[in-house]
Amino acid sequence: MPRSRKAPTMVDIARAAGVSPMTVSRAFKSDGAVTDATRKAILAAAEDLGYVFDSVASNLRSQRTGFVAVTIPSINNANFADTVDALSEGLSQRQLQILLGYTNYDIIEEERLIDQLLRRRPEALVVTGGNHTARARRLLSNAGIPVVEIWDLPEDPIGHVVGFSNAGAVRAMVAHFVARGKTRIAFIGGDAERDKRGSDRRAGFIAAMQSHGLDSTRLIAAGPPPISMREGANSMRQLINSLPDTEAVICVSDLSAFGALSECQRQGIPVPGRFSVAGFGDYEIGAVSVPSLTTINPFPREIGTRAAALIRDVLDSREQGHIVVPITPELLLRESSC
Amino acid sequence: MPRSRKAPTMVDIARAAGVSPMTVSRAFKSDGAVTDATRKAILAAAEDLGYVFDSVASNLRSQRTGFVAVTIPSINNANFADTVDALSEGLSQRQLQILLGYTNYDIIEEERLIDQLLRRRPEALVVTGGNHTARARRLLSNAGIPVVEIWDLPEDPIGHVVGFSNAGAVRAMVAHFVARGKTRIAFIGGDAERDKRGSDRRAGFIAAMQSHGLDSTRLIAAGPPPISMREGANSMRQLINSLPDTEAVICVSDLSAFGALSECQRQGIPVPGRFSVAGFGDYEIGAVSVPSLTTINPFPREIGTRAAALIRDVLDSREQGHIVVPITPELLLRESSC
DNA sequence: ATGAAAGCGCTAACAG
DNA sequence: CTGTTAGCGCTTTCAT
Repeated sequence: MPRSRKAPTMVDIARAAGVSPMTVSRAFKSDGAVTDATRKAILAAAEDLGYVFDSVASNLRSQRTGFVAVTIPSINNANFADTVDALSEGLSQRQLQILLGYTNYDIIEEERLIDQLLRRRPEALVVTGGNHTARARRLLSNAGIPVVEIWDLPEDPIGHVVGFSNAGAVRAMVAHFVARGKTRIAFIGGDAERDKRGSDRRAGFIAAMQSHGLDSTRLIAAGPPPISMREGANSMRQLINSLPDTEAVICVSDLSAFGALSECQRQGIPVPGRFSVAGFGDYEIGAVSVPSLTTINPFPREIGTRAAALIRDVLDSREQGHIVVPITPELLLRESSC
Repeated sequence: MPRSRKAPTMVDIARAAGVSPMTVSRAFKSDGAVTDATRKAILAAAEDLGYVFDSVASNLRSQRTGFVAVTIPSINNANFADTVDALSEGLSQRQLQILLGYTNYDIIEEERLIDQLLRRRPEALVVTGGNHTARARRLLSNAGIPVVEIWDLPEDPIGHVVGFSNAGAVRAMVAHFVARGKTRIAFIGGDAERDKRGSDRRAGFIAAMQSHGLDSTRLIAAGPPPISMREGANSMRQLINSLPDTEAVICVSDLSAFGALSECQRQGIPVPGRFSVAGFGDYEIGAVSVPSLTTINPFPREIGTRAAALIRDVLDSREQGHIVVPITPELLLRESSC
């Protein structure tokens, strides 16, 4: 039935089934109070006419869209993908659907995106990170829907938070290396202002090194996001050339850590024998590489699961307090730093 | 302005600006014929009242949503992410926004998803793969909007196609190994019925091996999707144990190929010296690993770019012919098979 | 360039 | 359990 004329509406179904449009409407809701027989007849008529329920009209009338808007820096990042996947799963039970947008690690783009997403009248909004333009903050504050910032612990949260301290996690990593007797430790990445979580990790490295009374200036830039393996390899080459006495390197991500590791392999530098490497994020590569990578697991799926639960709760209770759900990253000691 | 009472509508803005709602509506369209002065006043009033344009109402009245629905098997796959990213970019110029759904490699789930997405009244629909349930095919055929199947060349396309032959690409890989003098070649993955592209690759391997008069039964299962590095390593272990005289392995993905490579490294098997490895997809891991991985680049971004261009064209011209845009994957010979 | 009237397709609210 | 009425917020259409 190639929709030759015009798509059928509930009125058409109602006529075909000999009921009122309202009954058709009820037949399409799971909790609609309709006799089994009439519902069956209505659904049959709908199937017969090739009817497709119109959510747009439903949304306008009921003032509920079933959307939860989500912004992430990039779709091509396994950590954020895990969070979105878990979020999506946790929201589907409430019939909520994710409306996803990519900021490309740019808060100007994020502002534009938030503005656009808000026009679609989502019932909640999840943003990655706590760094926003003034206007974006205003839009979020006035949106009149639950707002959740994830993957960070913002100083001045807009609404709810499900996240962790990126700086704190790296501090634990530095402590691990120091306990292993390393003193000349470098950091790769986090130089891009656009990637706030990356620069937080780098700042955490610097602060931790200083608190241990160690040289905190072995910093190698890895360029603008997205973080890549290639940049990690390039940075490692640079590190070997410029600071050859370095003993260990902490990377802003497992991706750059693997790149660094591959460069060591190319240059015949034994890891961990001569050099230790650590990453961040617990990507699959770190578990499978030889040697496996010491890293930090920030529990991306848990972030999504918790954010979904939070949204469900807030939507239920109309709770207005600002809830902070702290996530505790886990230090995973593996072969690359033994 | 925490929306204490009720969100302002165009009527409120109109009153505040001393114009009719229709003029407010025009002021918000880029091509709306409104005096610069009145537009300025209207936008100022809107900003002042914290007005947020309501797309839902706009969509209902204009019967245009600006959505393009897209289904992919998994959000956590760099190849599909690249396609979606390029697609998104190519559609944004037409103010089209992607409404994304994940099928989890399950055509039953895909059917449910298509049904749900269609209710949102997208203006076009992009589905990954050419394998669908009968009802899904019917829904797509009757949707009255352009349908594009990507990442495959279906025998019986529903609408338009932007894709390539997965079997054909693997055939080229087999030819490469045979030319290198390899005869005992294995294939890892593609055993899961749910991953049609994976099983197409495996089928291509079997057919190619048979056409060369070679043993086509060195097949190792890698379990259900998503394809993982870990499964690649497990499969390699199995291969080494069960068919130790194998000379080369083609994997369903670079991820499994890297897993296989890592297992070789753990067991001290020189690659490519004693054993050759190839993957599929041209993931970043294959370019950075040591040795780098011979693979096939299916141009995921190009698939997205072409699909976006196709949708723009079809939406413009109301063209009804079924267009097929063939993508030609490229064989990338790298260190792992030299 | 601006306005008035009507209505997109559905469902809240109320009635029976 | 079913129906009637009205209207969600915007834009099409037709005037002016």
